[in-house]
Order: sequence, then structure tokens, then C-alpha cells
Amino acid sequence: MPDKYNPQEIEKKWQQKWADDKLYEVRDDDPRPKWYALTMFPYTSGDLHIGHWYAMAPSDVHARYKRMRGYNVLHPMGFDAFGLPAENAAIQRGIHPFTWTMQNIENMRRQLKSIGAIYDWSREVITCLPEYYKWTQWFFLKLYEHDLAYRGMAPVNWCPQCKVVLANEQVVDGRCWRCEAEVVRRDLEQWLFRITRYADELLEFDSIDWPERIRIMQRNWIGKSQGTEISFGLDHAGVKEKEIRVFTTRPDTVFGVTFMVLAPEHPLVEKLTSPERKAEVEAYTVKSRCQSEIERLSTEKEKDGVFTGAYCINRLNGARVPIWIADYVLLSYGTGAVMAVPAHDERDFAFARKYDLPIPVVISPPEWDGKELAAAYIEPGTMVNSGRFNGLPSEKGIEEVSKFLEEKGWGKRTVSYKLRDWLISRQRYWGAPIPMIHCKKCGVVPVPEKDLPVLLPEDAESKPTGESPLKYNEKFVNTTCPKCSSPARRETDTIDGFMCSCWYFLRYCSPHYSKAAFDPAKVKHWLPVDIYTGGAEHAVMHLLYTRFFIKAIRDMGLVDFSEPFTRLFNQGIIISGHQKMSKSKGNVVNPDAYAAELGVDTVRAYMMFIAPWDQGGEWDDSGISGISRWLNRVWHLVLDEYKPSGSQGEEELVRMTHQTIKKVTEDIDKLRLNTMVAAFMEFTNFLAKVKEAGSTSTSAWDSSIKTLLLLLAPTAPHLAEELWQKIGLKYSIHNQSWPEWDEALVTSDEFTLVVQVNGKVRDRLTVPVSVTEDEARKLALGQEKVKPYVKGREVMKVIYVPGKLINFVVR
RNA sequence: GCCGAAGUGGCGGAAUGGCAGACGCGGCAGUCUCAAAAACUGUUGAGGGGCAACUCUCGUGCCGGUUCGAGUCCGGCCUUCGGCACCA
Repeated sequence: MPDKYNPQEIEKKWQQKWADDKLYEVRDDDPRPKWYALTMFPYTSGDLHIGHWYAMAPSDVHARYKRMRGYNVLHPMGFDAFGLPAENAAIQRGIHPFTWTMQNIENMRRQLKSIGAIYDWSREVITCLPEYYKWTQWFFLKLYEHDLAYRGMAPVNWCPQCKVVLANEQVVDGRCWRCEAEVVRRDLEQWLFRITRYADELLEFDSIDWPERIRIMQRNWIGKSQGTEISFGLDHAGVKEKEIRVFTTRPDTVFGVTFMVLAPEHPLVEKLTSPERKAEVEAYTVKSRCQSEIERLSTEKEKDGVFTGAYCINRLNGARVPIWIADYVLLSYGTGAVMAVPAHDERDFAFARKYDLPIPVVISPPEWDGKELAAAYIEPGTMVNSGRFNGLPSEKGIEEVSKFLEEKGWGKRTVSYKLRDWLISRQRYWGAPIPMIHCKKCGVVPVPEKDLPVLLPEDAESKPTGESPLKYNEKFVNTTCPKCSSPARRETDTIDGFMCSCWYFLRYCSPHYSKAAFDPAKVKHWLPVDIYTGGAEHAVMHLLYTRFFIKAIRDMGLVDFSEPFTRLFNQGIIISGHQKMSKSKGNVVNPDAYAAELGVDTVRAYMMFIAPWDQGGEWDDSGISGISRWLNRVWHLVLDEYKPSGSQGEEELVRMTHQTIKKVTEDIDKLRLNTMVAAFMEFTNFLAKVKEAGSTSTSAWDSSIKTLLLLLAPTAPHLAEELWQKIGLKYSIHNQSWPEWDEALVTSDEFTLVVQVNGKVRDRLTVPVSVTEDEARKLALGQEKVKPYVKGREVMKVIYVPGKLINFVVR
């Protein structure tokens, strides 16, 4: 009897041997074609949960497969290490963020090593180390140099009681998570990146193989719309602005404007509000500062607003238009002002009804009776009550009104985006310091490159002022101006962690390079990333920021490609208790126990088996024993004694083997890994039957077993290696070539013909593949099960799908 | 609320517009055992008919449509999940 399958023992043994032999070390000068397989690096939260395995194991299977297909595969791993949770841990446990983070990394690295992946640990990257963030700062300087980084006013969540800036996560139902005081939005001068400059290019996806749903989400996030900016006249005593500009996609409705709505934060509000309206307007503004954008934009919520007491002029018809403020208008979109046309916009209609404002029709619906509208008519129609434009269809009207406005100098055609510039300032400690210096004489001065990195000081004290803890670290703050050498102060905001993750995949190519962020030759060799996998929750922000970043540094001549990730695959999310696993929610499932009990190979295969990889779902371990049993069956199938007798059924075995190679190869290419595992099981079940029957030849059997192990090598790398060795084949199975299938051997000479009458299945026949439509029809009509359904009826039509079915349409 | 997905047996899921439920879990029955566990074998969508081989009807969240034929395509809903710009 052979040994029992003891996964823990063989997994430990082979992981050690692979490490000793440096089996997976990647050489840049390897002559094989390169393949860069990137998995999103984990945030250093402390423990790897089952969701991490769900991300890591399948991507490793694909990378291993590519390796067997003859590629020199770079499949690196590292840690995203700056961010809020480390600071929270510091506060809660009194441990320094650095210590906390590095301890977590140690644990996570151990867990990651246990997965049995081909990570080349000599290339590990950790974003919170000065050797890394030095270059994050350097990139910041480059963006500044190219006018892509600038200072501007941007809102933050402010807890007036704790006097701190809160992350969105720390605001629960509009209140501070600690003291439950009502949170307000407050404007601060901060650093932003001009991602909007790249909005149009970011809409292009032609050169990359990305899932449709991600492209749609990014397109909608960027939210480009063609429209017209229209100037409304303003003549207000003591106000120097002589116009209010609005953005609209419907200039054809401009004659129907009966009020104007400004965002409560709009700079004109304070200047325009009449003294008797002041109190009400201010109260409303304060109230809207307590609302999140999601609340403000909700179409469910009843719209409300306040009249400012001021008017502007609709230049097209000379009408005096009252100016209101309402929180559904955001300062960050368009011009922060909206012309309201209640007859032709649902929101404006509801607003006008509520405040009893006129609702004149200017776009006539078909067969309109001239009466008042019961609801907003937002479809195209014919322009009416619109002076010289009467009678024009709206599509034409959009053109003509825009043209007229341009001629008069009252407006221009333009585009607007929902996308906003990327706010990267954080008033926090645990991040890379923004490498800027504020000098009283010279203004904002960049830190010279030679002085990088601007080291994050080890000690910093959080004070309830809403400012970065770095602000109170005198040693850090006080410096001299690089230009004029007079005393100056450092910028104390730190950089958003999303910037660290914009370039880590460049660093993996030359992680120890000290002369620059990366060795250009190495990046030229490895980039772009051939396949990037990671959670669907990153569909927009991280993936959009990274695309922007690469385009920006391409324009600086630092890289020669435009898209970082040629193919993207977003795996689904493993949820637990109906939500995403996260330490702060306390619903994480730790995979270590599963690995310890059943073995790593079982957990790897189970990750792929539970669902289509891009779907994810609620974590449920009830099926894992099936995988464990299956691998155990493979073990005994290969090792238990077997004496073939003869060559009966050999052809079928060969066909099944080649069918399996084909199925597994195609599934793995498309990352349909659940059906790949099912194909393995079917093949294993089939081989078990062959073995029990004792038929087939030794050579056919041996060849099938060898194929099974090779196909299994990416999925269950330890088991495959052990069995490979046990049947006397040469180490290492992971250096073997992937098996090929022969199409001629895959196909059978018979198939099952489905016979339908009026679309309902009435019989199934086994027929030769060479069958003609005529033969099929005769055969089918001759079947006893079919006859009753066609007897005495007229066959109107016959649908014949070769190799599939025949359908008789009868009456 | 807005954007993007998903919804199929008791459960996870399979199915280029063409045999619904592959593969696995669980259940049931059996083999082995003093017994149990493990392992193995068989069976397992629901409802009806038949002594039986078998056979019929219904069935993919809900309502409607297109088609010879719909889990799949179209329109409208419902529920769940992810994202919504400072969790990462």
C-alpha cells in the first residue's frame, strides 16, 4: 500500500525545496518571452482573510499556467502600507504605526508564503519604507513640475467637537464615530492632481482588454457631457461680477427658465443675498454643509431651497429670473449653477410646484393641447414660446440656440465632466510627506530632488486642530527655503495612499534600484502588465488614478506606454454576514485553519470551485470536503497498484484525455476556473472507472496520468510535484511544458440529436456526425416517441441545427 | 438616490438563443464494521400516472414581449451585493 495523502507534510517539504532551489526566482535576462502577472497588493491590515486567498490563489494558478506555456513570468508581491487603519491602531493600542504595520507585514508574508505561490520574494515592495516613498515624493515633484499638481480649496469632513478631519468611514449617519457630534463640511486649502486634464483620454479603452462593466463604470464616473455654457446677466449694486454662468445640455429650453439655482457654497451667494433673506440663506447653507453628497443628490429626497432675494437676466427674452440656492446643486459639477426649466426637467418641476414658481412650456410634446403640464416633459419636441426659434425641433434648437448665443457672446458650446480633480492632501501622520516648502518670500517651493526623501519623523503628536500631526513637530516643520535660504516651513499634509499604489508595479521591475524610481530598461522590458487581477471594489478609483498617473508620466517621457494594464480581471468579492470582509466590520474569515486542516492545495482548488471567479459571494465552507476527497482520490488513482489488461476502451481514454486538455486550457485562459475544476473531477471520475474495469493499455494509462498531473500542477502544485516524483519523473513538474491537445482526437464520430416538436423535446437519437439533414429528418419522424406528435398534423417548417437538433413546427 | 453587477434544486453552482440542473456539498439507501467514523457504490428538482421497463405535466426572482425555440435577447418591476471621490 502506498503512503496516505498527507498534504501538510508534502506541502512543507516542497515549499522548502522550491525556496532552496530558487525555483521561482525571476531573471530579467531570461530569453523566454516575458509575462507580467500582477495581483493587487494587499493593504497591511494584519491578517490575510479568505478574501485575500480568493484574490491570490487563482491568479497564481494562471501565472503558473503561463509559466508552463513557456513564458518568463513575473508574479510579484508586496504591501500597501500607508493609510488610516495604522493610525487608528496607534490610537487604540498605543503602538506606533510603523511597528504595527511591520508586524502585520511579517504575519501576512508568512501567510502569503503558505499559499504556495510563485512569488519572487526578492522583489517585495513596501510602500511605507523611505526607499519607496522617496520616489512617491519624487513623482509628486514631477507632477508639480508639469503643472499637474496644484493647491486649491477642497472640502473635508470636520468634527467640531473633536476638532479633527474625519474620513468618510468615520462619519456614521452624519455624525462623528467617536463623539457623535454632527459633522460639517469645511473648506481647506489642499493639494490636488489635474486628472481632469486627461478626462478625454481616460475615456478611451480601445487598446486594452478590460471587462465591459468596468469600462462602463469608469465612463460614467468621468461623466462627459456635451452642452452649452450660458451667461445670465447680473446687475447688482456693489457686486463686480456681471454674469452667472450655467452649464446645460438643453439650451433649447432656455426660454422656459423661471428661476436660477446656485449651489449653497457658490461664491456669489454671500454677495447677492439681500439683507432680509440673509438669515434664512445662511441657515440653509449651514444645514447643507451637514449633508453628504449622496444625501444631496438623492432623487428620493424632496428638493428644497431658499430664495436669495436677487435676480439675474435671461438675455434671450429679457426676463428677470429669481436666484435661489438649493443643496442638490453641487459646486463641483459644471459651474455650480443651474438654470431651472421646470416644464422640462423633473427636479425643477417638483421644485417649482413646491415653491409656486411658473412652469411655462417651451418644448411642445406631440399633440399638446396648450394646457398646463401634469409632469415635466423631458423628451424632445418642438420649440414654442421661444421667440425666433419657434417651430424648431429640439435637436435642431440645441444647435441654433447655441450658435446664436455664441454670435452674441452670451455663451459657448462646451463639455462638462463629472470627474473632479484628485484631492491628494491628507491631514494625517501615516503617509508620505508632501515634499513642498512654504517660504514667506518665495511662496511654495518644491524640495530639491537631492534632498529626498523628506523623512516622516518617528514621533508626532496628534492634536485636536484638524491639522496634520506633523504640524506640531518643530524639528520636521522648520527648515530653510531651498531658493532664498531664509527660514521656512514644510508642508505638513501627507500624500493619499492611492498615489503609492499608482506605481508599485513599476518598482517591482527593479525594487532595489537606487538611482531612480525604476530602472528604465527593466520597465521597458516588463511593462505593460499583461494581466492585472484584483477586487471589483477597485473598479473606479484605484484603476482610474493609475491610468491617469501612467499617462501623465508618459507625457514626461518616463515611460513609453499609455495603459498600465493590458488585460484586467476583477474577481468578485467574498462577503461574510452579507457584506465585504473588513477588519473594521469584524467579519473576517481566517483561512489558516482550513490550510492547516485540509492542506493548501485543497484551499486553492476550493477558491476556484465555489463560484465563477468574477462573481464571489457569501463565504461558505460546506463544500470544501468535496475538494479534499477529490485530491485524495487523485492520490490513490495515481499510486494504487494497477494492472491494465489489454487495449479495450483505449480510444475513449485518449479522447477523454484530449478533451480534458482542451477544456482545462480554454477555461484557464478565460479564467473560468470553477468549470476547470469540474473538468478535473470528471476526468478523475472517468479514470477511476477505467481503472476499475482494468481495461486499456499501460502506455495509454501512463500517458493519461502524466497529463492529469501536468494539468493539475498550477492548481495543486504540491500534490502534483509529489506524485510526479513518486511515479519516477524528473523534478520539477513546474518546469515542464503544458500539454497540447490534438483536435482530431477530441471529436467523437457520433452525437446526440435532439428531436423537438414545436420546441418541446420529444426524443434523443445517437447518430453519426456525417448524418445529412434529410437522413436526420427521416430518422426522427420514424421514432415511436415522435410519431404521436406529428400524426395527422401538417409540418409547417423544419429547423435543423447540424450536430445539435431538429425541430418540427406542426399545426 | 445614482453607477455597475447578480438572482437557476435543500446549498454552491453548470448550460456559443437549442437536452435546464454538469461538477460538488447535503440528504436517503447500501457495502465494509461488533458498532461508529472514514472510504466506496447507488440514488436524489417538484407534482402526477403506472406492478414495471417507463411516462406525462410544471419548473431558472416577478410581470409582459420577441422567436420554431428564452435561464440566455428586449421593456418594466422586486431583492441582494460592490462603488459613490478621506477604508483600501
